[in-house]
Amino acid sequence: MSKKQALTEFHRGSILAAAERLFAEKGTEKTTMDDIAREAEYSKATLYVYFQSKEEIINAILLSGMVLLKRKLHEAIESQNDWFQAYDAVCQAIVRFYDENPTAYDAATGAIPLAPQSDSMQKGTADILRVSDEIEQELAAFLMRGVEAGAVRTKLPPIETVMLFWSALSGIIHTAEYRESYIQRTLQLTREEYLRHGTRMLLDSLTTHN
Amino acid sequence: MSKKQALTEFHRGSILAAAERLFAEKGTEKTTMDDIAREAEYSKATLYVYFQSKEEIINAILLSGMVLLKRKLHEAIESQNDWFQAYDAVCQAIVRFYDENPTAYDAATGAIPLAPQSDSMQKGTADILRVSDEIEQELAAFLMRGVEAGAVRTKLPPIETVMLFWSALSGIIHTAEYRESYIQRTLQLTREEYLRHGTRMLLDSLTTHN
Amino acid sequence: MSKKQALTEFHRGSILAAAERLFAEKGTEKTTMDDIAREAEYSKATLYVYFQSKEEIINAILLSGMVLLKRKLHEAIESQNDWFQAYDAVCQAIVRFYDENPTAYDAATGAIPLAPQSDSMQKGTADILRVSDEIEQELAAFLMRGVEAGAVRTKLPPIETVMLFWSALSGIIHTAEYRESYIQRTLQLTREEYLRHGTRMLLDSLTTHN
Amino acid sequence: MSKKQALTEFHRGSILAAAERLFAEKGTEKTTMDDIAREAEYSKATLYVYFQSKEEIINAILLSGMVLLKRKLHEAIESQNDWFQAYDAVCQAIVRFYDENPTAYDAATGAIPLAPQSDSMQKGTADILRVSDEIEQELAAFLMRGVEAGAVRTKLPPIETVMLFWSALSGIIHTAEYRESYIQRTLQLTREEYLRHGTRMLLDSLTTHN
DNA sequence: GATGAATGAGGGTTCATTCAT
DNA sequence: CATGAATGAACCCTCATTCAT
Repeated sequence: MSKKQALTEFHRGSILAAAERLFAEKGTEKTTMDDIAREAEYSKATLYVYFQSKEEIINAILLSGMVLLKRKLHEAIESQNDWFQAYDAVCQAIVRFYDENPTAYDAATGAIPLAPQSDSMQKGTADILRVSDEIEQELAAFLMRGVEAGAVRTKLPPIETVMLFWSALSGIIHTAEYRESYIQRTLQLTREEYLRHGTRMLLDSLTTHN
Repeated sequence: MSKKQALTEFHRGSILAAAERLFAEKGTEKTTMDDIAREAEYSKATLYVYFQSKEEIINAILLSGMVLLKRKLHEAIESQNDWFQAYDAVCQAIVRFYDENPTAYDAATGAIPLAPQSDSMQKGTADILRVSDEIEQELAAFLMRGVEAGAVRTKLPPIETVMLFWSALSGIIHTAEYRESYIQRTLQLTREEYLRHGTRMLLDSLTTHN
Repeated sequence: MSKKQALTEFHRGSILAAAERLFAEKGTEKTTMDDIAREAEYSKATLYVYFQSKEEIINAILLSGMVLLKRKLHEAIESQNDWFQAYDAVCQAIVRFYDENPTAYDAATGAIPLAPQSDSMQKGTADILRVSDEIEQELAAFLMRGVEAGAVRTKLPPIETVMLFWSALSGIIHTAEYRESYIQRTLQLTREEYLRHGTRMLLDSLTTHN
Repeated sequence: MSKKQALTEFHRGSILAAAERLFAEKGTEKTTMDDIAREAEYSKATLYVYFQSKEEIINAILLSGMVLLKRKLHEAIESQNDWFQAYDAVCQAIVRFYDENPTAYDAATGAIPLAPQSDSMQKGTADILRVSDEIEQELAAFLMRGVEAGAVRTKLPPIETVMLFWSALSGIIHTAEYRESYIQRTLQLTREEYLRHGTRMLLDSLTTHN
């Protein structure tokens, strides 16, 4: 990669990092291009040197986030031989990922609709959906490994189980985030403990003996 | 309640009904005060006679939605003697409720942060959280009934189990909504079938024999 | 017309008058909504209360201008029994009209392309073209009257002759406007004299005996 | 001219050629400096090495266009001994020129105001007006030749006749351009036929026997 | 109380121009 | 000299909110 390309990549990265912070804080909708420019310490016009539109910024964040998530999940899955330990690693990876990329995570789990497509941009969403798909495939394979190892049983097609698990966990993570103080007060639990219980509960749904 | 108060209540109701329809269709963000005024057949300024701000309208809808949800759940719980049948009724009530009040449902499950609080508004949120709490209490009681009947066992405090279940279901419902066509294509399932599988899966997590 | 409608009409008129002044001075392209708001002494947002877009303002000016022009031409044609005197009246009406509605005149003669159509706006242009057409018909009828009276002969279909005459005059008027000082200096002629000579010359092209 | 100057001239020419193509296609207003840079295959900043502003580019094009037009007209005039044939050649040259240099042509005929003068730029306009003047002189001389040959008679000073003719033709050409499809539909004429009729009509105004 | 009217404060996007290298 | 990079200033448009009647 030439020096020029590297620099461009650097600036794109700075902008995306700034946008990511703001999106995590206020959501994509309430974050303005002005906000991003200020946070990234560029002029607003400069953003348009590196991205064609706000939509492209959003999609870029979603995509890079998804790619990162995919890698993290792959690592988590490969990190442990024991299926149950791997399961814990996967859940931990997901939670950590959410902390750092909530916007991307929401897109990954379908908790938010993808940015409204302006025709010329459909490629952006297509890439996102493709990676999203790959993640599901990877998780489905992991699930099958659990089945083969006798660790879990599932009554549904693996992909469906994965999607259900995935979206259920997404809901739990959301609540843990938005209602953290409420959980603390009512249940006397930290967010981490609450999430651990959640992942346990979901694990039970996979290992049921009924 | 005086005649005057009754009239005021009537107008507030009309406005809220209109707003609710629009929020369900386009979300709170993309619904403008103009839209609401038009739908409710009032002048836009009149909206401000009955509500201090758009935020108050949103909160009022969330609140009334929660109250409605609470009643629906109560009815569902009471409708069946058999716990498992009641469980199905509860799940069905929730799904139906989401179809008609997605905004309120999201607030109820903590899937979205409550409207940004402008200080003077915290009362609005407080009411919402109170009803949210009452719903959880009701569900917790229902869960306990299941435990007593030997239908389910749970390793966690009932309230926590309810919250986890609740938020997990919320995530599943979201995905079913936003990815409906994807689910159709990939899994060959209708949204209803997918949701039924989801509620079954979550039920398994409550009845586990591990 | 109700009082309300009358007031609305008044405001629309004020805005259009302001826009017309600015369009005449700087053209439609270089006139901004801010300019119009300032000139009309409304806030910019208010413009959007009375018109949906800049395009609608432009089209409204073009349309009302065309309607006015049509009436003026009709009056001029009817004002004189003698065809040649009527011809002079027509030319004078056109010149005067241009002084007050240059933008509309340009649109009428096809000297400028109509505003780029944003689909939903095509009705606006359609109306303009229709009136433009009616004007041509009226002028064609007037031309035929001249032919019948033996005043003019024309080798081409009346409509074509009208269009050619019309656009030729348009060109002459333009030059008289933009090069007024040059004409004054070089030819020692006032704009009016120059235009009179122009209309004479064009008349010759209609009465040729070749 | 030094080698350096020659090189500068070469670059200016490349830029102007690119700008000319784009102006003809989209007009000066809708052509951006970015467009020109891309078309000329220079960096945008380089444009500012050879021209002080967009305005200077426009004026330079107008000027070179006028110079070219002058030469074309000269050639057309000299190409034929018969005055009427020369007249046709002149008209054809004008129409062709318009096709390739509409912007320059509009400036030449005074159909558009010259670029808004930013004081320091008045020299640019002065040159344009000078060539414009020379063209008029040449056409006036051609007209006189026609008078001497008995081909035409004119009641007005030659220069004035030329200006009138010139601007009338300009109007006709414009309409033929902007209303091409309308002419096709209504008159069943191609743009070329319509223009031929127009030049005939204008010729009649010069040869009148009244 | 009901509302027509008005608007301040942005929102995303574009573009001619500048300047350090 | 040539340019990559950056941006100030606009541009058209939207919307929650206010206020006189």
